[in-house]
Parts: sequence; C-alpha cells; structure tokens
Amino acid sequence: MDQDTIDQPILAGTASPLQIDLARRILERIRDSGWAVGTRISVPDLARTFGVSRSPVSAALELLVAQGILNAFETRGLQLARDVAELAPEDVLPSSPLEDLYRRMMKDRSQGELPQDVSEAELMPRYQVSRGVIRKLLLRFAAEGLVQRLPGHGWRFAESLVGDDAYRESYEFRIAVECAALRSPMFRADPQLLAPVRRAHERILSTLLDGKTLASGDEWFRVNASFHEGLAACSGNRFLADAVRQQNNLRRLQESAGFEQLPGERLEQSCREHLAILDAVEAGEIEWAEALLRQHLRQASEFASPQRSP
Amino acid sequence: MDQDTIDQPILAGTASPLQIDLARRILERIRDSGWAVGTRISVPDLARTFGVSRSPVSAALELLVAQGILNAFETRGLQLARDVAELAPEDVLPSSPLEDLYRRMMKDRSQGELPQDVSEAELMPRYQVSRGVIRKLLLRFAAEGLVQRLPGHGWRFAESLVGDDAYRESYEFRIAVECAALRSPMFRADPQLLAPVRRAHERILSTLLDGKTLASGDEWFRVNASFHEGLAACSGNRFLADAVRQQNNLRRLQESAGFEQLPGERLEQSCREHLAILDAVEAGEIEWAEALLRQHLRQASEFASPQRSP
DNA sequence: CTGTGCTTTTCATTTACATAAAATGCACTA
DNA sequence: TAGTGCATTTTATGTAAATGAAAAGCACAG
Repeated sequence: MDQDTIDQPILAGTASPLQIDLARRILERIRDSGWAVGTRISVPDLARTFGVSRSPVSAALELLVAQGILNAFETRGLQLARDVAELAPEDVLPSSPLEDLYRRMMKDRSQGELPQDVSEAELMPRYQVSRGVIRKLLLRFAAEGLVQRLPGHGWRFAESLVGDDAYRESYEFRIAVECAALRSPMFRADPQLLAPVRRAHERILSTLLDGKTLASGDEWFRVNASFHEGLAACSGNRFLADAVRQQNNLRRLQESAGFEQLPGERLEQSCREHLAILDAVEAGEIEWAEALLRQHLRQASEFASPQRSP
Repeated sequence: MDQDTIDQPILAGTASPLQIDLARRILERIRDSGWAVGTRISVPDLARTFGVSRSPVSAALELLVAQGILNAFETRGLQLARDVAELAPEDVLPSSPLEDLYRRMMKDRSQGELPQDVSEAELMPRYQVSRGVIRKLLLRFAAEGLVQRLPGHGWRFAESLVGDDAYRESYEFRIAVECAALRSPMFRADPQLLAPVRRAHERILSTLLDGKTLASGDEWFRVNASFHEGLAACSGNRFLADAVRQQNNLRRLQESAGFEQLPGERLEQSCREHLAILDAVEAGEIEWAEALLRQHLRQASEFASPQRSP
C-alpha cells in the first residue's frame, strides 16, 4: 500500500472525467452518510443512485482503492477501509485535466486575460489542446449561460458577473425567484429534503465553533447551494427550482476565480440565518421565512458587491 | 426572371443556414421599416446591424434577388424591387434543412414519438443524417434548456410542459419573473425596444379586424414572445430577461405539436391586453401595468390549461 | 434473489483530412 | 467618404476510421 496516504498524481492518466467525478461524489456520499469502517460498498446501488451503469462506478471505486480508502472485502466486493470524516475529496483525488482547464479559462476570462470575443482557433494554441477539447469547454460554458455563439464565427463571453451591475441583478433575480418559491401555493416543507441540509449546516457550524476553518472554500459553497436549492425544490415548481440551480452554477464560476473568501464570522452568520429560515419554514411560518430570506439575500448582496470598486 | 413570383425550392441546395436566416431577417427588416420601392440596399449597413461580415449578407441578398424582391441598382448595388408589406417571409424563402429537422424533432418529442431519453446513435438512422447534424441539433436544444446530457451516454429531454401541473407551474413562474421585471428599480421603458413590438401588435390586430386569419400560427407565437421578452429586457436585468426567454423556448416546444390554435377572438383579446400593458408601461404607470400583466397571464393560463383533461 | 466479475456490444469521442463558409483586405467607383 | 466587387485568409464544419468508455448480458457465488 505504498505510503498509505496522499499521493495524488499517480495513475491520473487513466481515468475518465466521469470516473473521477463519480469517485468524488461517492466519497462525499460515504462521508455524509457516516458509514462505519468495514461497511460493504454495493456497486449496483451506487450505479442506481447516480444514474449510470456499473462500469464507471467500478472504475471510480478502483480509484478509491488506490487511495487506500476502500479495500477488498473478504473474497469479493469492497469495503470502507478507513474513517473519512476528516477527508477533503479534492486532496485525495486526481483532478480531471478538463476540469482544470475549465477553471483556468474561467480565471483568465474573469481577470481580463481573455477578450470578450474569442475564436476556437485562437484558444487552441493558447491552451495547447485540440479543437475538440476547446469545443467541449465552450459548450459547457454555453450550457451555463456564460458564453454564446456569435452568428458567423466566434464566441462571446457573457458580460457575466463582472461588474457590480451583474451582482445586483443576480441578487434581484434570486430574491424574486426564491421568495416566489416560498409563496407558492404548492409549497410544502419536505423533511426528507431539508433534514440533510440542516445537518450539513450544523456540521459546519460546529466546525467553526471549534475554532477550525473549513477544509475547503468549496464546502461552504456546496452547502449554501444545497440550502437555496432545497428550499426552491419544496415549492413543487420545477421552473423555480431550475432557476435557482442555474444561478448557483453561475455563482460557482465567480467563486472559483478566487474572489470572495468569506471571513469566518460572516460565514457563521450566514449559517445561522439559514438555520433560522429552516426553523421558520418547518414551523409553517412562511411569511416570516420569506422576510428572513429576503433580508438574508439582501445582506449577502451587500457583502459581496463592494468587492470591486469602480 | 422566370415566373417573377414564388418558386421556393429552386436553388435551396446552395445556401448556408446563416444566409437563409439573414435573408429572412433582412426581409422582415425591410417590411417593418416600410422602405419604398427603389430604396438602395447597403450591404455594410446590414452587416453592422446583424453583427456579421459582409459575405453572408451578400449571399442573403442574392437569395432575395432570386425571388425578385431585389434587383440591380443601375450599374452596381441593389435596390428594393417590389412592395413587400404583404409578404410572408416563410412563403418566399427556402427553409433551412437544419431548421426543418429542428421542428420535426420538436414535434416528434411533443407528440411522444420520441422517448424522453435518447442516444445520438438512435437519432442518426431515424432522421437519416450524420452524427454531426444530430449533435448540432441537440446542442441547440440544450442551449434552449430543452434537453440535457446524461452522465455516461445519452440525452434527456426536459419534462417540458406535459401535464396540467407543468402548465400551472410555468404560469406561476412567469408571473413571478415578469412581475419582478416590471418592479425592478432599474426598469426603464425603452422606446427603441418597445416600438417595434407595438407595431407588430398593431399589424396583427388590423389583419384580424380585416377578417383575415394570420398567415402562420407561428407568427402570433413570435409576436407574443417578443412582447414578453421585450418587457423583461426593459428591466435591465439580464437574468430576468433570460428566464423569460427560456420559458418561451419551452412553450415553443409545446406549441409546435400543433395544439393550441387560438381562436381569433381570444387572439384579438390577447393582442389588446398586450397593447394596454404597453400603454401603461410607456405612461410610467408601472403598478397598473403589473396588475394588467398578472391578470393577463392568469387568463392565458386558464385558457391554455384545460386543453387536456386528466 | 442480489451482487460480483468478466465479456460482449453499443455508443461516444478523438484524430486527421477535406471542404465550406465567413471575415478581411484592397482596388476602384460614385 | 462610404460602398461595391473580387481575391485572399482565417475560421469552422463535415466525413470517416480508430480508439476509448459506458451499457448490457451472463455465469456463478453467497
């Protein structure tokens, strides 16, 4: 077992993006479910959960085996080999080259090193990759609404979230949509949906109260997203839920540029506000919940916006 | 000049989708600007307007020449050859094969002839086209939020608007978003944006009052979409505008199934309601406009929904 | 009856090359 | 000075074969 712990770049070459992605999600799932060491890992079960066939799941589990997180279970099958509560997925798993490029392009754009209008042929030599890769990336950007095809040649980056305007607009949109979700006549606080969200918040809060900082900035982002998306999902309106999810995708773009490392206290406050909103929702006090949510978003907006001064 | 009038399928083979699209937009522009016969047509001007180079514009104009709509201007250049006020663009121009396929797939899906989950390899033989074409179409659907990539293999169509639930949810969403657009602090009724919308409505209204029916069902759909999108665009909030546009895309998927041929009187009423809202907006009476819009959407919802009974 | 491990089949992506289309530049004209 | 017409360059798209990855099937163990 080599060195037992972290040696990432090994065998990073052989693993599809899907496999890496699955490995990360499986690891998160193991952690969040709090399974004990020795628990048997079922491939078909995971395959069902993530909506794929068993092949990529098996490959993903192999990655985890190579990291010493899983090991063989008696004669066949796999089991959990160690406690993963303290493990940060990104430290353990190789990152997909595609994902890296994605972030790199995003960063380059948000720092103005890429012009607003680009051509595929211009990007190919810049990032030393084939056209297919470039296309794939651009398509992903496009799916997230960050980039558009121009008629004729070229692509244009959205004005995106550069500039205070976009920030204001984003928060205005979120207030409109999320409050509408709460007010929806079909709104119903689904415990199955909200309980994990609450747990995640409590976990973070206790980490903070221990004086520790979060393992990764990404973690708060994900929990935050799960809160807003979970609330929207309770509206029973797929369009409201989709809109919230879409906004979160956009925001992820922003964060990964490296801006907005929230200070611990602000983070703690956000966490408490989320919990208060959950309390109100679960108690059926929807109007109060809406007021809290509106206030929460407004504050978040004020906190985020003055990052850049004009 | 052959037969002077309409002979569509001729030389439909040689013309890129962009060229055909431009030809249609140019024709609409000529019609909506009300230029007189003999007006000179400037290529660079059109190229600027549509944000492309002169090449595709020239090619598009050639298409119009072939239809007898333009002809040579003295020694060089082109001029408007005939009155186009009564011309329906779709009768004159060849339709791009890509566009046809797009509509066909949409229709097939909305009539349930395509399953929700599809693979590229399944579509290729079905529509007798290469993978590239299929990809292009799927990507277009994806950009409109109508289809999603599945992890692993295949694509999944959005739940779309099948079922009464989806209808209700769609209208709830639109009410939330469009009303938020009106209430936005940055809302500003932009005449440049709204004037063409108003003109289009007036044109339709006068057509109806003449006792005629609309040239194509598509026409009302486009005008209706331009109204709602135009209003949202005035909010100065790109996210609100995008959300409205996306809803319209979804609705188009629905309509193309051939449902919902609105009766003339309902159509006339919708038209008048739109105009009333425009009046209110342009007079700065935003609250009144919002009330009208909310009512308008609610009525439209009631009209559309009982189409299918459970 | 479910899960595993392996094999086979299906599907998607990649690569390189050929072709089509759009953008650009320039000489010339009104 | 802006516009046309044509030539050139740049850019993107289409095609086909090869590779790689995921899905589906099957025999067997618990």
